[in-house]
Amino acid sequence: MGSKERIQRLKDETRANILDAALQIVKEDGWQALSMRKIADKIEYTAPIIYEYFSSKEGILLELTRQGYIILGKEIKAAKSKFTRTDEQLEGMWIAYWNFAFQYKEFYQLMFGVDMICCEQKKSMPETEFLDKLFFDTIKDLMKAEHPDEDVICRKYYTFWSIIHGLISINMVNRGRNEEMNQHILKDALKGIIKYINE
Amino acid sequence: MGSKERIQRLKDETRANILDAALQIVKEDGWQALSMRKIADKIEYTAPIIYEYFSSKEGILLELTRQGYIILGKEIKAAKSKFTRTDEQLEGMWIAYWNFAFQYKEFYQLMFGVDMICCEQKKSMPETEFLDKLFFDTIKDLMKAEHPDEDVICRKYYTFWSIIHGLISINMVNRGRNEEMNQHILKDALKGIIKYINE
DNA sequence: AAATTTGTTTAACGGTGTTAGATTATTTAC
DNA sequence: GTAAATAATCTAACACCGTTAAACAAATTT
Repeated sequence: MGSKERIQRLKDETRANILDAALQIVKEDGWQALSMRKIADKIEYTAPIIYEYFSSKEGILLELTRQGYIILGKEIKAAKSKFTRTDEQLEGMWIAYWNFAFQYKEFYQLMFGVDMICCEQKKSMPETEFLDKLFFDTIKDLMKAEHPDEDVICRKYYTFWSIIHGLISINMVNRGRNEEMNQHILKDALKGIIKYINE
Repeated sequence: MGSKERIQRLKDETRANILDAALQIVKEDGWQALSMRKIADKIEYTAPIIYEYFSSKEGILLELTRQGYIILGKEIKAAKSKFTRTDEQLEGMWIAYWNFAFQYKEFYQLMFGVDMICCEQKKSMPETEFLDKLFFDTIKDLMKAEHPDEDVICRKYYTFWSIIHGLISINMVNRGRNEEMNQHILKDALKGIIKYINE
């Protein structure tokens, strides 16, 4: 009897509901407010049920991290495809990264916050590699004239990322400070760095 | 009778012991392992005693943050005094900032981690202003030729800080990755930015 | 020596993540 | 259709957390 599939669908739905509930709680009251019992309340179950779907709270965070990387990957890929010139592509990609950080603030905090899950598990996530590759390839393209070492590209990428991430995280604690100035700094930094890459 | 002072001294000592114990626990097992009961254990008291010295756990964190700013302020002031040329001063100061982040990792995480205490209380700490002023003045000095706006200096400072902080926090999660490369990136970024400030 | 203040602890509240065992509902086998 | 087996779900509990109130012990003041 094909009800096996129907049951599986229900299970999948509950799993998705858990993740949605978690995200909703975080959006309302921040990461520190997230608890298993609150999730359970929201999906109208009791807490232990969640352990049928995730091995621990960290498991939920890890899955949300994965979802975050998928969204971010899509956004950046889309941003890249909007341009033909490589330097414009790179700039667009970083602006997309920036926008993601504020549009999906909770995701960004989870993915790149200092406090969160250790990186061993994150490193083994294919979704992060996709993102890395996207940037890596674009920078490589931009520098193809000088046939750069992999190390050099890696370093440029690292530098880029640090700058943007630094800008974002400083803006996230002083949030809403001065939106105009932030955009100014971002564009400024990007122009400077892209120039610096090409020299 | 002058035993009033002796008693006050004992109280001060216990207060300091609480802070030391907290820091020791964090150094051993990280911020997430810090609890009031563990602190109490370490100073051989029971937990409620701590509330005679600090109004809450957050009060302890806030005081440690203050201590961190004092240390950082000293280090950066010392670094500046090692040079006469302004550009060398600025570079030295940021390198000192970098070194602080890794030498006093726990402090840095507390002071600049995304998750931590909200910034309203931090902003009202005079120790942070001292630090800001130190950098601000140096950048101003470095740009004095072109009589820059306060806004411009602020923006440069912001940009600087973001870059260094970004480098640090990315290195802190991927810790021990490639010490040599990190130093390379740091020096590279510094040179680039200082040049960018002067143009 | 009695009364008062100070220091310290015990016990508790409501919260957290997590697990074991009991209970209910559903599916399978006869 | 009823009995056995399986799956789904809940209750209760453990050990921890930050924090507070009340009880107790120690020192100080009167």
